[in-house]
Amino acid sequence: MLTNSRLVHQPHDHGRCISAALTRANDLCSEQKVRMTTTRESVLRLLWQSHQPLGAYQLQGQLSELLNKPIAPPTVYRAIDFLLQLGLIHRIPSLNAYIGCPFPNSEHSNLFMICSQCGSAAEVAHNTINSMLQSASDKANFTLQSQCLELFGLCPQCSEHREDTDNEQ
Amino acid sequence: MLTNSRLVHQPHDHGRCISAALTRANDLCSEQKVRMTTTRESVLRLLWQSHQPLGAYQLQGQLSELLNKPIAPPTVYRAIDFLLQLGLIHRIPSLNAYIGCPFPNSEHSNLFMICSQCGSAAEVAHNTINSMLQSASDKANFTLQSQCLELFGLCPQCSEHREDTDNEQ
DNA sequence: TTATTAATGTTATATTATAACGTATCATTT
DNA sequence: AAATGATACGTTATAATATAACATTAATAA
Repeated sequence: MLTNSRLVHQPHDHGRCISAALTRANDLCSEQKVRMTTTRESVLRLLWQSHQPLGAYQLQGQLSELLNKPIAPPTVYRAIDFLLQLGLIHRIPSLNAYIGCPFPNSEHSNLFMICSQCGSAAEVAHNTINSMLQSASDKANFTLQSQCLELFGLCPQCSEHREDTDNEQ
Repeated sequence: MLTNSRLVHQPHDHGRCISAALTRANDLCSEQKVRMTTTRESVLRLLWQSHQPLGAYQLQGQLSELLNKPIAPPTVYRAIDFLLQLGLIHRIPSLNAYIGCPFPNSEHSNLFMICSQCGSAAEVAHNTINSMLQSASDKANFTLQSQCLELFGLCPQCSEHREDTDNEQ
C-alpha cells in the first residue's frame, strides 16, 4: 500500500512536501511542453500549504492576497483545470475542494481518507483495492475508466483525542 | 457481490423496482415513526423513475409538474435530506445528483458504477472491497465512518455500442 | 380543544462554477 | 526587431447548486 497518510497525519517538514511537489510539477511541465505560470504555481503552492483541501473561493482569496491584486473566479478555475489535467491536483467532489496530489504521473487510486474533524485529507494508493475494483467492473461488464473513492472518518490524531475525551466521560 | 448492476443495465420490469422501493420506504417510516408525506414519496418515486441520478433542480421541475403547483428549492432539499437520512436515497457528489438506493437498511458500500455515456448509475455492494477498505483504514489508524465510491466508465450496453462503432471504423 | 411538534411555503441569498469576449503575454518565424 | 499565431489572463455577467430565516399550515398529543 503506497500511502502518504502517515505523512499527512504526523508532524513533518512540510517545506519539503511543497518544494518536492513544485519540482515535480515543473519537470512535468517541461516534459509536456506546457507553461507553469505564476498563477498556476501559486495555486499549486497554496494547495500544498496544508493537507486540507481548499475550495475555489478560498483559493481565490489567498491567491489575491499572495499576488496582491484582485483575482476573479475564472482565473482560479483555469489554474485548477490546468493542474487537474496534469494530474498535479485532485478534486474532492464531496467537499467541492481541491488538494495537491502526492504521486502524480503514477497510476493510482484517487482514494482519500478525509477527517471529518480536522478536515485533512490523505491520499492512499492501494493496489489490491484497485485490482478488486477492476475485477468487480469486469464481472459487471462495466468498462472502468476512472474513479473517485472517498473515505470519511477520523484521522489518527483526531481519533486519539476522541478516545481521550471518551475516557474522561 | 451484492449488486443491482445487472438489473440496472438490462431491460426489466421497472414498475417492480419502484413499487418495491416504495413499500420498503413506507415500512421503514412506520418502523422509525416518521412520516412519508406526499412530497417525500413523490421525490422518492421520481428518483426511482429511472436509474439515472437526478439533480435537485431536475427534481424540482418534475415535482412541480407532478403535483401541479410551484415548488421551491427548499421543499425539494428537505425531501432529499429526509430520504438521505433514512438511507433511502444516495447523493452522488461528483454529479450533484441523487438516486434511489436499492438496498436500504443493509450496511453497504455506496459503490457506484456510473456510465459516462448514458448517465445510468448502478449501486454495487461488495463485501470484499468493504473489508479491504476497513483494513486499509485500520492500518492507517484512520477511524472509518462512512464512504463514497464512484467508478466512472461505460455500462454494459454502452460498452457494446462502443465496440461496434470501434469495429466499424 | 388546545398545545405542541412537524412539515411546508416563501423570500432572499450564499456558494460553486462557467460562458463569452477582450487584452496581454509568450514563442516562433521571417 | 517586427509580424504572426497561440496561449494565458482580465473582466463582466450569469448559470447551477444549496441554504438561511421566518411565516404558515397540517398532524399529533395532551
